[in-house]
Amino acid sequence: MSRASDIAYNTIREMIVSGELMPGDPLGEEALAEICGVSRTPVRDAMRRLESELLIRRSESQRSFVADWSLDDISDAFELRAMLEGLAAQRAASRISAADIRKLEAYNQRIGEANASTPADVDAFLEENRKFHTLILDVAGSARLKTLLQTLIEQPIIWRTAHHYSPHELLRSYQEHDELIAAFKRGDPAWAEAIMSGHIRRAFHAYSDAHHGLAMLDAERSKKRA
Amino acid sequence: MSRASDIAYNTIREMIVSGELMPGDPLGEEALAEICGVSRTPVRDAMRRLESELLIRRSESQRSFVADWSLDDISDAFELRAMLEGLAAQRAASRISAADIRKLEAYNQRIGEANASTPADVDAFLEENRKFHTLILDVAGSARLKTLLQTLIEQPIIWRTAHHYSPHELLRSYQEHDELIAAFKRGDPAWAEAIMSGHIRRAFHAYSDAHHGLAMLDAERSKKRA
DNA sequence: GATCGCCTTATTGTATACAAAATGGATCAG
DNA sequence: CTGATCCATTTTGTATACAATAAGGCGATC
Repeated sequence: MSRASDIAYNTIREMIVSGELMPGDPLGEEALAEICGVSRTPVRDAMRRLESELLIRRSESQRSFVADWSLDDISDAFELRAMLEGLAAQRAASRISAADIRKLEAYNQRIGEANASTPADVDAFLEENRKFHTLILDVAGSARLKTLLQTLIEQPIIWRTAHHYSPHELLRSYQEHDELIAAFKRGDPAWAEAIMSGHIRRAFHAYSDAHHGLAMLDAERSKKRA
Repeated sequence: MSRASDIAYNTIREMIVSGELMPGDPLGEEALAEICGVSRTPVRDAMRRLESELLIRRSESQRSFVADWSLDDISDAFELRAMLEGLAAQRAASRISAADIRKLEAYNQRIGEANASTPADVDAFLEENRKFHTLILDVAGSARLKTLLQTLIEQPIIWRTAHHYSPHELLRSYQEHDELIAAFKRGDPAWAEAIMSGHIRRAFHAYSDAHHGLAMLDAERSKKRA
């Protein structure tokens, strides 16, 4: 993470994910270069990466903007993620080792601990949750699947979802992880696929419930911009 | 396609897809810049794109090589494509207009004509086939799904598959397109999904049958290198 | 003779200067 | 007042020079 292009990537990405930059905001190379303290060359590199991850969109005339996600877009992203993570779980179920199952149990234990603190430690939840899903993706053993999924799971709106979870939803997520581990222990691909797919779809419904649709989403945007 | 980075992208991509460059071959920026007649800057741009499309892989020390696809990788790519194009067909079935159905019929008619000539006009088949699948993907109306799929369907090994089709397989492909159109006319998402998924899976089996596994694949590589 | 470490060389990363293209505004005609 | 065209300015694209880093070979030492 010491190369200039990595600095630029992380800096710009963080500005988008945190909400410091809002959807539709223009992104000039020169300005970003100054912010990041590097030249335009690594900034361009970083922007290409962010563009391929759909965090940035480019106009026909090659100008860049923070990507704007409609509720339909978000719904699509979750649908695809449910399908692909379901496939990952299905593949993992027949390949996973006892050692990796123990790792998953350790991650989920820490998720349970994060949930138990008051208020719930959402950052710890997210970090362990990320490890949990990443390990399953690795065990699935398909570089292509991993590449496709990583462009989906790193999206800012999806990422922020957990911040809107209720205590009950956090608990439910923890329990579903446990059930997934059970499916892995049995080596049951269909079960694992069903749990994982449902797990992701539930996350989407938690998200859309919390926001009561697009109107609420726009309200949140206005508030942050102010 | 007149920008230097597009020239570089197309030139390098063509060298990989055509087999002029073989899996594992090292790709130096300087050398490629000279071949393409541009400077290293647009070449680096192009290589980043090709890397995100998995045509190029990078070593831990940032050196680039032509990606090496094992039979497992190819199988994975087809599995994902079957799933995602199935989803596209499913979504398209409940959204497609009568005008677009007529377009699909026109494309498939030209596919039939390409098959009818002796020998079969594989390039025309591929072109109309591409239009057919692209239109369905557009009608599916998910930018994310389109982005994900395009990194899969443009892969060189998948693309060359049709060159190994037997006359019977070409006919079968044409008939499956017809059945897909029938599913669209009925507005039956499940039917469309099943046909499309099977259509892609059949393509994979045609491919693996033609190559009798990895040994045949290696033989072809040696022949081309000579 | 083998292995370790250094040094040379090749390759990639970054910065900067310049060229091309596009945007936005000002001016002028209708 | 509206609209269009042209120009100034901003923004992106490309080339090149230089810096940092990794690879490979050479020699020294055990």
